[in-house]
Amino acid sequence: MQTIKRTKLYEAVIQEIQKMIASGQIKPGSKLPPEREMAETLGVSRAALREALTVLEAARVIEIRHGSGAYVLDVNDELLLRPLALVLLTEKGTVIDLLELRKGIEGEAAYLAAERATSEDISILEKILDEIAAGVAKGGLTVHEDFKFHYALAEATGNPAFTKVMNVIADAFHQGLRTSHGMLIQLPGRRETIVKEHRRILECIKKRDAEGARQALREHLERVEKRLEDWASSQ
Amino acid sequence: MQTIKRTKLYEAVIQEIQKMIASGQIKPGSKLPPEREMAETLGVSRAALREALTVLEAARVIEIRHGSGAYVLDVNDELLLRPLALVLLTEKGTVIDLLELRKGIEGEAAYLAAERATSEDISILEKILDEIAAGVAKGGLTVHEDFKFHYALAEATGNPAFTKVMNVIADAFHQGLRTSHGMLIQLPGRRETIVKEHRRILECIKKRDAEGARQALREHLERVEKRLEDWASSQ
DNA sequence: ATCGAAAAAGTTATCAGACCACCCGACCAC
DNA sequence: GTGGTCGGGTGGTCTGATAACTTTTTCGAT
Repeated sequence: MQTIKRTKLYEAVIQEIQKMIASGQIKPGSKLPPEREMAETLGVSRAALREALTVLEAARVIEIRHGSGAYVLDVNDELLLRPLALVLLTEKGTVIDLLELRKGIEGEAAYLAAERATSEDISILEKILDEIAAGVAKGGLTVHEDFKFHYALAEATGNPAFTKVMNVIADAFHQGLRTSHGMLIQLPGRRETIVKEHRRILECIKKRDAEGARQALREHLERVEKRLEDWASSQ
Repeated sequence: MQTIKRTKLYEAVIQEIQKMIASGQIKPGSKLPPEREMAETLGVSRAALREALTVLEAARVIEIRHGSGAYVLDVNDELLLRPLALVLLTEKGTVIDLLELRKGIEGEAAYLAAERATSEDISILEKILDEIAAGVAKGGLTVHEDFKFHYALAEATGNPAFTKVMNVIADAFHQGLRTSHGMLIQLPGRRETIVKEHRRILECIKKRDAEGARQALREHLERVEKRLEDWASSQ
């Protein structure tokens, strides 16, 4: 015999609103009916309705604009995954731990990308590499461009699980850099060397040298690790 | 020029409550002050206070018991990690995709475990292997025991990032098995072979043969993959 | 003295109504 | 074309009340 769980009214209201959204009755971007109207339609007080709306807003399902109404947001996976980066960072682990994990995953991703990348994947990677080189010529390599390269690599595996998990870990890694290294934009390292490392990864992928791609990527991350340690000991 | 974001009152109230919890003033398991008292202390109406509490309850930070009060819950990482497992499962990927990802991560984990496992780690792994062998002698290998072995392996890396991410992926994997293969308890495969595979992994770890541990684990997962494919084509 | 039932006190849950703050569109003046 | 004002609609917050639930205290029976 289980205890009977009472349903809180706001939870029931949330369910009704979620139904409206899931059924397509209210599409992303469009406005829910006014609060007073919805409260009457659902047969609840406006206070109960507002509690439900507030929860949905905090969960980024809707956005409530004062004087205008409640709008359904376009939900994407990134919002769902954000807490995970937090978990990885609050533990006693460090960005070095995350780098170690990245070596395992991204080494495997580079291997699979070398086996499976389409010509479109490769031209995307080439374009990003050009952006990296241009950024370096102008003064630095940004976290954003580095992220794009690694993301495109994950996509080239053709395995969505890699994309998702690598995204989360890279996000945690970059947040960790900001927190523990006070770095907002720049990755440490000799600029020309960084371009060369990324280019070597891409060359292995183009040549379909899977094992070489794995090694190139692992060595790249090992050098990032060394640079972080050097940077840390210089502070 | 940025748009100016107005702060909603419930958000400010949430922050105050989070401060009370984070400062240790209110510990997990204990009760927040009564609503009317808190509303007065914070200088807001009870309705605004309730909106904030409702959000915190929906986020599992607190539990509100009717007639009793609001209690601070003991937050654990599992709740935060759940979305990733969900995302991995709702995507077009399959359990084969997850196995591929596991090969990269767990191969690396086996490598690091072989380098770093303490004698305690090793005796835990041995104990779990004994349980696996006993289970096999009695009639089958359960998902639960398999999970324990892989979890202990992640722990032996000494890197918390591995533990967390491997947990999530294994969770998603096993859920995926249940959904797509209708298997609740048993892993497919010849029973004695499975024990041997796990034992080979452990022997490599004990001998500190890191590369051997990596290979043993990858081969184990490759055989799981083959068994799943064989099983699928027999349905 | 102990136990169980009832009453009292404390707390949350929901409602209703009021007033304030903001948004948006229409219209007018320059 | 731009800025200002107005009116209507909508959200934001408050106050006060009643209902529902939990916990503590009191009281009567044994």
